[in-house]
Amino acid sequence: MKLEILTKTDNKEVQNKIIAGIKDLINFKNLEPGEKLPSERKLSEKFGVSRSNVREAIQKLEFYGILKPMPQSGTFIANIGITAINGMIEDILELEDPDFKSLVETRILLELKTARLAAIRRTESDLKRIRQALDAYNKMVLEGKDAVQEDLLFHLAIAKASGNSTIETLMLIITPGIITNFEKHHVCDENQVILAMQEHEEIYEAIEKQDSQLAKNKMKLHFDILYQYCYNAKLVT
Amino acid sequence: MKLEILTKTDNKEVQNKIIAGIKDLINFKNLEPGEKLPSERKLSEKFGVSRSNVREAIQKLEFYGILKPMPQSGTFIANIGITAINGMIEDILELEDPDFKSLVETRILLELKTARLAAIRRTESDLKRIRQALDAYNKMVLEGKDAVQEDLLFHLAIAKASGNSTIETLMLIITPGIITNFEKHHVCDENQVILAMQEHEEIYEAIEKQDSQLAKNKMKLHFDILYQYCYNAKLVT
DNA sequence: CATTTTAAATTGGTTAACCAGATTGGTTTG
DNA sequence: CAAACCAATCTGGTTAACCAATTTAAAATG
Repeated sequence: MKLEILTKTDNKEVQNKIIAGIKDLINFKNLEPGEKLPSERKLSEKFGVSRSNVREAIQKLEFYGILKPMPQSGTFIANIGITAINGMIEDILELEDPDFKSLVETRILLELKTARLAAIRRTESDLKRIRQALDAYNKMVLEGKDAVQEDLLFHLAIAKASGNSTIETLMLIITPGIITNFEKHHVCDENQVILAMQEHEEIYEAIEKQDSQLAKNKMKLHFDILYQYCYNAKLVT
Repeated sequence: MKLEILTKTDNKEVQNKIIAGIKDLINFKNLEPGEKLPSERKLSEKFGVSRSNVREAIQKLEFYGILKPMPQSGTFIANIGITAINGMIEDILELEDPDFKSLVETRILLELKTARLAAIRRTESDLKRIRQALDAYNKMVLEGKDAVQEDLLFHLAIAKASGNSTIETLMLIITPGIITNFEKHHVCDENQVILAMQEHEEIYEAIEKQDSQLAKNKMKLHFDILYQYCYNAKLVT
């Protein structure tokens, strides 16, 4: 129950094997993009794996926009050119699980942007939602309770207000990794949490009065302290 | 074959219904994070859907780090707090498909960062890979062929050199959307493509001599022109 | 011979039965 | 009474059969 990786690992190896096989198929049997892949049954037979495994691999490539299964018709290769598909699949196969540092680095990058965009684009309802998240955070802190989740929701509310659905999606994707790592590293101490209340307030006010530069700077300050706390190093943006 | 959304739409509705059901389950039956979800069989019966649908929904929530299926044991709720889970699931349910503008905006944000980081962290093999991608692009352009894919691979090579696996993953995720939209909008004309050769070269040189600020500026220039071309508006970074 | 019809084969999706490992609760054993 | 054991049960994963829509090519029709 603690080892969360092992059971999925062989599965991932099988998946990567299938994905590599599909890549070879596209290269070797020169299946043109836009064409159909062999049926799931044939692939499962060809690669010596279950059809479920083939479907999972296809789903993964569908997530990256490379394949598109069409019911009762076939699975089509995205029409984005054989070179791009090759490069992307290679990258996907080599992708390593993100480390904590790259997660934090990316989060800061995204959040500085969402702060700026939120200040520019926030609607009244956005503002209301951010305020609610902020109040919830303060309430927990003042009660002496752990407020990691509320902190997170405050930041997600800002991401939503940024009006950029792509960034919002990306924030959601990296969020769980952030949380689990934060809890693992015991990042937030008492002082941090209290201080963050004030910082959050300032970020909120900057977004409220639509001062994008100020919002970015306040967010940067917020993370600057966090970053130093994590790494004993100054944040470079 | 052209309508790529319809067949998947009902599926998405079913999935969201299941995800919402799981959310209610966590809230209403107050399943604590860290605990087990009801079995897939029970969920499929409870929601009146197929077990496959339940599995797909679980996979989606697994992708966002909310659930963790353990073989022969059960599907566990991530130990990140009920509030965070609620907020995240709500966001996931409301997520809309990213629009072109948010894709471009996000891509520029990420690429400015990768350029800077690549300049700082690039290894010799990174450099070699970027050079190869650059040459491949130039070759295609000089032959008068379409080089959208090669352009993409050049940028992905830089992302890889950034040494930030999270950003690299995010780049991969947004890439297919970028490509298809670019081809749909016929963004790149002859002049752009020729000009980009020079811009790429300058980006490469900046990364080579590890001048991070220069790399960022050159990348910014590269996108600045592209952005104006797309929107007849000046890029704000 | 071209066009339409139609029926057989193929497709991704769904369902149900099955598997091996994990869990659980009662029973045995020291 | 506590610890060890064991079998019944439950789990996610896998397999195979099935479904309805689609594609195909052969057959019927003008």
